[in-house]
Amino acid sequence: MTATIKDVAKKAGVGLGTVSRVLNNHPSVSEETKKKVLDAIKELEYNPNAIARSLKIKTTNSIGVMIPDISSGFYPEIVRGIEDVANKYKYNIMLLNTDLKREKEKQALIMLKEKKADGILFISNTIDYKLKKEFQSINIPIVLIATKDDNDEFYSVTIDNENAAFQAANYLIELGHKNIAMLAGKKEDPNAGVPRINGYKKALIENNINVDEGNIFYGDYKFKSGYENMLKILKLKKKPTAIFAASDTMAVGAASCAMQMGYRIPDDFSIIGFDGIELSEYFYPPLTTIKQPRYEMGAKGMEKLLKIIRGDTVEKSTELEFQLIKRSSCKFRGD
Amino acid sequence: MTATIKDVAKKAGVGLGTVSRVLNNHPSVSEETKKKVLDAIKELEYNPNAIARSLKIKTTNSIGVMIPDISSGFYPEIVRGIEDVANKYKYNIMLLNTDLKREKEKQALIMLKEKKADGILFISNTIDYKLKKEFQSINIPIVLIATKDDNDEFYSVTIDNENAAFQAANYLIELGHKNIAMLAGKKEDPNAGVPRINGYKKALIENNINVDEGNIFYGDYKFKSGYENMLKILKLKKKPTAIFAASDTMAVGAASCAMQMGYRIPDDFSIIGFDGIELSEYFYPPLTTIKQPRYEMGAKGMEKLLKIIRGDTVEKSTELEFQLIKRSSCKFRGD
DNA sequence: ATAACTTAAGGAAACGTTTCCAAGGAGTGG
DNA sequence: CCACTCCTTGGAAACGTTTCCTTAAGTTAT
Repeated sequence: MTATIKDVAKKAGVGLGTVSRVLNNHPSVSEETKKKVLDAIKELEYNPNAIARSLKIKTTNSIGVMIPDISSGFYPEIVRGIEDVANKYKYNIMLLNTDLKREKEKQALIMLKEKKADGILFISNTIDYKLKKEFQSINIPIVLIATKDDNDEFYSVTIDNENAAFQAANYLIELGHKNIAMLAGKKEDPNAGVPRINGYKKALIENNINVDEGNIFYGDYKFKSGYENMLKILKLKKKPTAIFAASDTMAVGAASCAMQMGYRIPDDFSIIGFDGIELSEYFYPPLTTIKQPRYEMGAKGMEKLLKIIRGDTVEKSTELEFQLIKRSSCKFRGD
Repeated sequence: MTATIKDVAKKAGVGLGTVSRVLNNHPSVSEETKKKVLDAIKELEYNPNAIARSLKIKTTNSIGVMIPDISSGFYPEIVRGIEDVANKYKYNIMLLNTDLKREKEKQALIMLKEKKADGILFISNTIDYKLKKEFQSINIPIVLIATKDDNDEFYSVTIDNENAAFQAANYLIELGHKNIAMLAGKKEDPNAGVPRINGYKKALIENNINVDEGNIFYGDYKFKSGYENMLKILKLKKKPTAIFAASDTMAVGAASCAMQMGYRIPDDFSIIGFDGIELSEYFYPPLTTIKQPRYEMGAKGMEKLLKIIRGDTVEKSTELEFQLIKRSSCKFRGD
């Protein structure tokens, strides 16, 4: 049987209120009794019971982290950022994979509610109406990471996706490219899909380049869709000289396809990705990309959540800086 | 104020024992009262308090997952496997990054003890004497994943590293290679280090190839160490024709280095990796590798832990099947 | 020396469950 | 119709803390 506060009190010959006080560093306990208690604790190998504590003080020091899929390249580093600051403040994280399924999201929410999580970090690329309702009905602080809701009703940490895409496309243009294809995300994705397409278009327009809808290929951010869309691109009569992909994984899929077909990167196609995951760095040729500050997104999101829990006032939505990382998958194209 | 069981009891006009019974699907409660209670629950939007429940029944349905670094390519899929089966059985996982630091491991253990985790999954590549002691003193079931202790005192889920390395080197030999370098892990790593080196040596010896210690390059499994060791290999007077790396990341580092220096893969060097992470698949040329069943390791580990918690008897150590995945980074070498 | 404070300490109550025990009522067999 | 059993139900106790209210003892001022 593991020792409780009561055992400690008995052993130390004090009341149990006193033990609790030394445990929590309350003042108004004499050095003498404090020592007695501490000795008893050591002797009994007493270990506090956080469950009992939580029941009483209605706070668990646990944070729920809802994520589409931890095994998908983009997310682990966000989680690392979260856990580091959580750990720093003595919080724990409970990880829940949602696979972007409503049912799993719902289950996760119920679980977090029952287990009395002090807060929730929701990482995703979409958040629909029903989910929004559920978030609002639940009585736990929530911060969105890498996504936001349409009306800015929730706290969020994101980057400016449109601007980032703009910079990416613009960079290609600066390098002299005029025929630039886009490997886009999903049209229905208001977060990583639409804004990146808009940024791309905007860059073209501002540089007086015609936007050709036939140059935009929609995919699901994954390798295969990059690979397969590249196949289509290679069949185009007017092949682009550069490609902007809405994810590194698609970019790499496209590059692999091209190389396999005998083309060279960057000589035949300049390719720029998006996200800045490890793969972009380790791929050969190393991929030029827009790096999202994933670690910071996690860390910042967690810090924000902690502040909300404490009752501090914080800005509703914060936008972090992205970064254009120039590597060798892109090349100047003289005409 | 959120409703409690007491409120439900009052509203339904029954005793609180009864409410508890319908909540837990105990038999011996009439359909009639059951309905009354259910109605009251709905009306009050009652939500059970898992904390209070845990305090009473001394079980939390939470599992601690200790991992070196979730942002490091090898681990996320293990965690996914874990979470999937945890979720299936209504368990939650608490994720703790240890960075292989004793102090962080210790802190994590304390936390899990206080929060009364029902079990612990420890993922790592080493486990030293002190940690072992701590594991033993803590009173929580533990399963090791991707590692084991020297005396098999703990439950574990692993692969046969030596045999896997043997197969890898052997495959290279089958392809006609005779001068095979190894990008090894750490000599002090009894798990992913030593056995893989032994397997490599064994394959050479069985095929009457001289083991040249100068052909073994020690690293830390990371890209950079693969890259830098490749630099050394390229300076060798008798360059190997094939390379076996103890991790995919090192393999890719080496391949990148070689390609950057103007060599071709697999024409100039056949390269085989180890782990079977996504990177090996997405790299170009796709990397031949030994695939560790990471998802299954996590899933199996969690299942095992659950059985132990339930009191079932399970085998101490289970070895999962690895897989040699042949891709285009290796090539037959006629003499 | 007494009154008025201050400080340290003890312990009951409460947090929201589950479980066990006792008891009422209904059904069954003789 | 009585004794017995079985089923359903109510409620107290317990899980291990924290917190608040008391009280005892010590200190200071008058």
